Amino acid sequence: MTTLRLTLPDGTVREVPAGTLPREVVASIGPRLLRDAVAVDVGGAVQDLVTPLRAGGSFRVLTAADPRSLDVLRHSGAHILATAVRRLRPDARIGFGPPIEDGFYYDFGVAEPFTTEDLAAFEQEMRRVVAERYPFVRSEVTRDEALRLFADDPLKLERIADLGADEVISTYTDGPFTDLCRGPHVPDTSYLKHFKLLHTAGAYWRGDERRQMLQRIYATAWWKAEDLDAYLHRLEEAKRRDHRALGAQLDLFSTDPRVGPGLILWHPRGAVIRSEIENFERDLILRRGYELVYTPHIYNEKLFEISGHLENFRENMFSSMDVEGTAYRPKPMNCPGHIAIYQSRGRSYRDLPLRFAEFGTLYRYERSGVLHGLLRVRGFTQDDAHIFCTPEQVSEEIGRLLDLVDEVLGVFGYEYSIELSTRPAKAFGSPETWNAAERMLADVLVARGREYTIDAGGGAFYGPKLDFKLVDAIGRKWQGPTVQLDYVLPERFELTYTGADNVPHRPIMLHRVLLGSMERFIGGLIEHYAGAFPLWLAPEQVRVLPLTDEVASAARSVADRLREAGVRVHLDARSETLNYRVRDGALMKVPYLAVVGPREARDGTVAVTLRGAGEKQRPIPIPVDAFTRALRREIETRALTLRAGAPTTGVADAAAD
RNA sequence: GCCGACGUAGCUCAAUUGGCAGAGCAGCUGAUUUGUAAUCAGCAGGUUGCGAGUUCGAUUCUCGCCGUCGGCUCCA
Repeated sequence: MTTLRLTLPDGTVREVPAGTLPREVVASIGPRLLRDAVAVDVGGAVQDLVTPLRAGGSFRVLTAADPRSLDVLRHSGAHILATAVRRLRPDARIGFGPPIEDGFYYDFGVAEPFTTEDLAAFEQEMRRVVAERYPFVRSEVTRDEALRLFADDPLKLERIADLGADEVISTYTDGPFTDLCRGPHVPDTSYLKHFKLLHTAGAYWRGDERRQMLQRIYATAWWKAEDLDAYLHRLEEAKRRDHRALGAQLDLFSTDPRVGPGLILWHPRGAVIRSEIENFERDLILRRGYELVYTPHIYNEKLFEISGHLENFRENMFSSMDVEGTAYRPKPMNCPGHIAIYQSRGRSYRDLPLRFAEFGTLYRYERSGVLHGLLRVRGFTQDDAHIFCTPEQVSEEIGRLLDLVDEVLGVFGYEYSIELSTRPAKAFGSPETWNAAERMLADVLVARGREYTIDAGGGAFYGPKLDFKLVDAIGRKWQGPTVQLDYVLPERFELTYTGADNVPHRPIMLHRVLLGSMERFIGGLIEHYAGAFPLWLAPEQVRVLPLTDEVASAARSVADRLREAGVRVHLDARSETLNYRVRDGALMKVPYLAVVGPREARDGTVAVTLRGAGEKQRPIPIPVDAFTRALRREIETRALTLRAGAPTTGVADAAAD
């Protein structure tokens, strides 16, 4: 019998025979530890306490304090859910039940979909299973035994058929329920204390839409009651920030079935935000060596044949339209147009790098079921650019892009992480080229000390890419900038430039977006800011409120002066009470409310209330000139927080001017 | 596209077993002149998403279509 060496965190080494259960090892360390143990980490892999040890290495006990133990708990939660469902609906056939971020789900094959009432009943039953405290019992079985055991569960039989010949087939049993499962699991069902079933949804068996649709139940589970509460609170917070609701409340955008689903109508207030962002970015990239171009909304379909889009992207393209016998397509990407500009004349190495930028409006067909507010649409405007450069220039260009990304994202207050996506299954170009390109991207990141993770197989069909994932104000991740390296399109379009050696060379293309789609980015931004935009983006920056009709003309002249200074200002002289108008301004999330009463009219001041100042904050009297200057500065610096009315900055700074 | 839920005034929601479609807010008119989160009164507002069907009678039941929401899949 083989002996395994286990190295404990304190450096001591245990020698145990292969096949020993981790539970025995943990027990030998201490009974108290055994009580707290959820699973173990052996050589970096998480396994449960009842799976025989087959290899040695580092050995660490995982308690509820280790984040990895949550997945174990949730996985067991899925089994407990299945246990409950099987008790109440014995006809339900079982699919998969994995842990996911923040929870778990389980897929069932049932004749009748589950209802909300079913869900409540299942949760009740789960609590019973938990109270019954069934241990999770692991058995290793032969293939034949497994086939017999799950004879009534065709989904499981299919899974068994897919298992490799040398794989250990194991089952886990908790009380009345046995599932084909690799583990790991918590010791018994009583570990699942803080959970909640969330909702049901249809899900295709193994994610394949040609296969049967199963009924999926989503749930969340945590070690501590306060974690569960915090999670549920986070869901509410996300709901409060929902850009679709805020978009309607703040009158930013809408869709209209008469126009078409997934096609966004930007209202004046939303258009302000968008145009401010576009202006900001346009100014920035012009100073970074980009040149603006414009290309049509439809291209001759031939271009997409050459580019490979028809081959690789067809299912996302709108169908073609016939124009005097020639097929045209709404463009799903700008690249062919930018390439055509590149090819409009001969290019020399002296011209490179060329950086063509376009806020290009694209149309992509998305199936009706996936459309979602601003985040998933059929028509959107991309802040696109294509950089044409020599192979020697690529690293430098990537480096410049990293700087640009920093600069842009910082303005919006986003943190981000970087992902390097490598060659996908469906890819053009040789593996050697791909490897070199991937290595080059990694080298630039390393050289700049950037941390990144690898998304294997996540690249575009024409080249590897860097994805920047934004982290918003409540910790959610969003798709951010992407940079894609492309050796393929220059080849397919036969792009060339004349080198110093006076012979043609092939340039390399970089595709990059900073914000992605304006629609999606602003959708995310609405949620990031919860609708309370920083001053430079706020659709309405200041609302001037005359206290009475007597001071209406004084208020009007304040508003005029602000408007003259380039501030987006509204005058609210409705014959409503001040309370009413203050509330209205607050609900519209106007950054500054400037009240003009007899005192202010006499002194040439305004009484300023900052958005979100709360009840304790008293309005601050500020001279109109000083207020105007403070606003200007805040707008120009694109400050993330409101300062122009704050007593220590607004007034003092303004006085110092 | 598929599974499920939903669709009533601009918004948020009501409407007993199928029996004349209602409220608050927003809007309009008038009064009120207000000092930091809703002043009062009146008026107007609807082909109950669209189209069929069942019925003496449909917001309510059935079918089809459109749209929205939660997912599946995919991505900007």
